[in-house]
Amino acid sequence: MTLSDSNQPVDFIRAAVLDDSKAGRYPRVHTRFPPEPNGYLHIGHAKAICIDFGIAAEFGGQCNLRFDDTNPVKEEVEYVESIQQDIRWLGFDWEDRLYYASDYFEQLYEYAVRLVTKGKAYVCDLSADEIRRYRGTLTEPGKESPYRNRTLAENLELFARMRAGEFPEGSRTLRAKIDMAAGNINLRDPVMYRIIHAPHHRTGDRWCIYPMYDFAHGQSDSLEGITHSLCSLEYEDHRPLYNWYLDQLEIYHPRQIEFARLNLSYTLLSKRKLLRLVQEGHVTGWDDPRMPTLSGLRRRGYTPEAIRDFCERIGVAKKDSLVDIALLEHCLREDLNRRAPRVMCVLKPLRVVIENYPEGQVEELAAVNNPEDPGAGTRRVPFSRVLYIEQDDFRENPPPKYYRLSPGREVRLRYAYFLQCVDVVKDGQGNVVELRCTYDPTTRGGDAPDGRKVKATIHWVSAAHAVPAEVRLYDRLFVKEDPDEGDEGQDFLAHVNPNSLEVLAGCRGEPGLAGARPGSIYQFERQGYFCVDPDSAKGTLVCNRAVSLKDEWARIEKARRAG
RNA sequence: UGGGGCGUGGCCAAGCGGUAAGGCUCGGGACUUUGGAUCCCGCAUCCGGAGGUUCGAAUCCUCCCGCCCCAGCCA
Repeated sequence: MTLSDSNQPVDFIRAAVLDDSKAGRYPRVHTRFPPEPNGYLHIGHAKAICIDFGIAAEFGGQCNLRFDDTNPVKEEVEYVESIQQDIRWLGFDWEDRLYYASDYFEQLYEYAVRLVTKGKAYVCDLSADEIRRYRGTLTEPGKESPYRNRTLAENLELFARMRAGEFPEGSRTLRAKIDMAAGNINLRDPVMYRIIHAPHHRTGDRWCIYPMYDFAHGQSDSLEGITHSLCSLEYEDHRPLYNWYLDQLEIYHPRQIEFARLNLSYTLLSKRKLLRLVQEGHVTGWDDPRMPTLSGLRRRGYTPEAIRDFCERIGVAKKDSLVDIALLEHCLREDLNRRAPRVMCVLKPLRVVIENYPEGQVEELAAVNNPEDPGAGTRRVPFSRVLYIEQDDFRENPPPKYYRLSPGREVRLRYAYFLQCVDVVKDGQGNVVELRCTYDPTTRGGDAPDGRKVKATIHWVSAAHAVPAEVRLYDRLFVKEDPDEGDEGQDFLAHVNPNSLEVLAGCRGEPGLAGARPGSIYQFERQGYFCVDPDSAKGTLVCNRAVSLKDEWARIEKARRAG
């Protein structure tokens, strides 16, 4: 087992599981990932998935996928499907252990009857509003429901009639009889079942009473033989109730352990808020590449490997934290650096005419596919008299430390020749529209026989051979590190970054990019990693920038601007 | 003023009585046909604060301060 003989520090959950194993409290390790199918999975869920599936695997155990589908009005099959797809994409496998809390409705009902029979549960006729008022406040105890002491026979009969559909929605509940004065509000006679006359995506109209999370979760864990029920901090207050049900029922008792959920800077990880971004049109959908959803990240160009690595690096603890999104970006760069094939693509083209290059001549120059991976081989890229280079790679009046192209200066065209700018062509407004240049034929491939050096190497594309493309540049979704942090009552939408998307229409890529399949990821040399978007099916190639390359020059300029 | 948690460098996070791991960020340098990658070097005399115990404390005790969660017939 990797954990016991390693000296690597382990987080408190692994330590607890290890301890339970050594002490023989649980004969094996069996966890579960229990999403409610009411939305798309995001990177915060990825953390939980990595913990649930990861720990099980490390201990040679198993992890179930169980949908917590106890609230039919919020849940949909669309979500159960997307959730499964995202978990598989992330790289985890629940094999044949796909379960639903709704699979246990009959058993749960039987458990409820058992509690009623023990005098530990009762049917309550209070309205939702009345229950709230009877519950008391954080500092004052609640008071007991007038229905708390119904007879066993009456409770049994009423509960059966609730199930039979004899009562209107919301008219009655089944409640646990615990302690209306408990400091922990979850223990003040919590609702176990409520009446909802709504069809369930799996059980149809077979039920009109549905168990609450607290009455379903622990028992589901128990039925599946879960050993460690890992969840987030907000359930800490529920653990006494989790334990209470299991103890009262006298059934197998798993151990619940809570950890802090993930918060990421400059974005949000709340299904409710993400839904608002979608519904109010701030993004194009759940899979908008700016979204922190797994489907959004996938479309953006994030890899499962990078996300898993990220989840490992952030650790597991109980401290509320706000993880720097730069770490996520770092993980992606690190993964893609060694895997993504390199290609040249000019985002903002500037036309270059090489005056001493023969008209009509085309050469095929060898380019390395991935310097980090010798096995990736080389490819041939066409070179000709008219090229496009990046507008940013030319400055008529170069500032200090700028060592790209400028009048009279020489640079290297990657994998091609040294190029010197001899003249600048402008339009009526004074904008540079074309560069007249010369090349040195003896520098083919990029090295000068006379040993002279150039300070910069820039990418280029042959105008006649280039493939047109649209490139979408993304920036952080919010301008505030913590969008939830309120300034005088404004909500998170006030902090949406209006410039989170920049569309570049006239890009030009090297010919090899033609026909690239959606989902494939390239490094556009000197710029970043780009993922072919499904929108490419509409005709022109569309690429999403997943993350930029680190950019020393941009840093210098930024520092300069800041003074 | 109730209950439950948490406080280690800019952001995460080890550490569990013996004198502050690691990663990210940031700064500096080397190298470079991506100002990429890689490689060096630097970055907490101090662990929310104050007392106390001890030869010795981030680690034990006491008090204080701060932050988060809970009053859904949501999960």
